Amino acid sequence: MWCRDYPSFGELAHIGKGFDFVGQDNLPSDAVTFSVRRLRDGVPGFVNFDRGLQVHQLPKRVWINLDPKVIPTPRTGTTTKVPQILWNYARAKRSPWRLKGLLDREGHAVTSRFLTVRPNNDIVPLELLWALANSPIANAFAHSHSMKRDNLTGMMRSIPVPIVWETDAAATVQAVKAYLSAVTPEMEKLSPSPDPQQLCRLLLQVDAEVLKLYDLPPRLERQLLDYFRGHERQGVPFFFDRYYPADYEPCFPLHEYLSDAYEQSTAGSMRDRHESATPEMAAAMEAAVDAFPE
DNA sequence: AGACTACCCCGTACTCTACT
DNA sequence: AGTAGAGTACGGGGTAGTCT
Repeated sequence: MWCRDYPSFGELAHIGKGFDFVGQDNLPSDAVTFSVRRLRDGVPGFVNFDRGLQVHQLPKRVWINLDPKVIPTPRTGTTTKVPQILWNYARAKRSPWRLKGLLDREGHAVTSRFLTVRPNNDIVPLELLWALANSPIANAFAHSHSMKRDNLTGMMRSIPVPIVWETDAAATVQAVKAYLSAVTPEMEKLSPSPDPQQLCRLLLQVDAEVLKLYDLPPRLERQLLDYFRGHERQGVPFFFDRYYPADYEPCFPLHEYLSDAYEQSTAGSMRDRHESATPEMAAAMEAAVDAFPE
């Protein structure tokens, strides 16, 4: 309800389904659909959304034959060299964490196991799309609007996106870059594996920046994040199953909860701050109460 | 403790129909 | 004619429960 006047994901980016190969019964006997080896006239692409794939990774790359005899229904899947986000078509889990958005800068051809998400213009950074595609809002929306096994195109297009993304996207993009560079060190084999806790914190920072753009009332944001309590996040190299500790009651926005100020304070000093609220904070709290009169 | 079984979850392949 | 969405089938893998 709060986001009903927000733009939809379909307005921000072009979303479509990948291609289908022709059925085996109609496949010419000498035809090759795809191969792990390089194909003459083939293009690089992805066939399956590999199980256990993490959101900073890409599926196994293969060579795909785009011949119309082999691919009768190209949809958006045969377009290559256009940067895109790839969503899983089949849900990742039955839990609220059901989406995985992959960042494909090269623009591979993909089958109908994927949904393609391509920016409508040059203004929208791919990192912002990635953050929105993996956000708690997108996951919660998809989960609450479809209990089906698949993430259907129409439903995904209707996911609300924030209005103010143009001006404030920089912080989100920065947070995404920080997470991606930490989780995929350049000299992967030589570097020590990244600290899971640090990675978790960096991804939470991405969530926090995205939620800042959505600008939900604190109580509503808390309600949203509590939706994921007890459900293991998918596609990340660390264990994460809740945003706030079970006994944590205050409704502070995630970015504030994560802030260094909070980090350094004890639960007690937080309580003190809460009681001796600044005029600004008091006004913010009143606004939140107004938004939820009940 | 180990073997076995049934069941469920999930991903993939393929097909069909309604709609534009 | 092409696309979106739904339906069916099937198999891999994990796991809880039971049996030996």
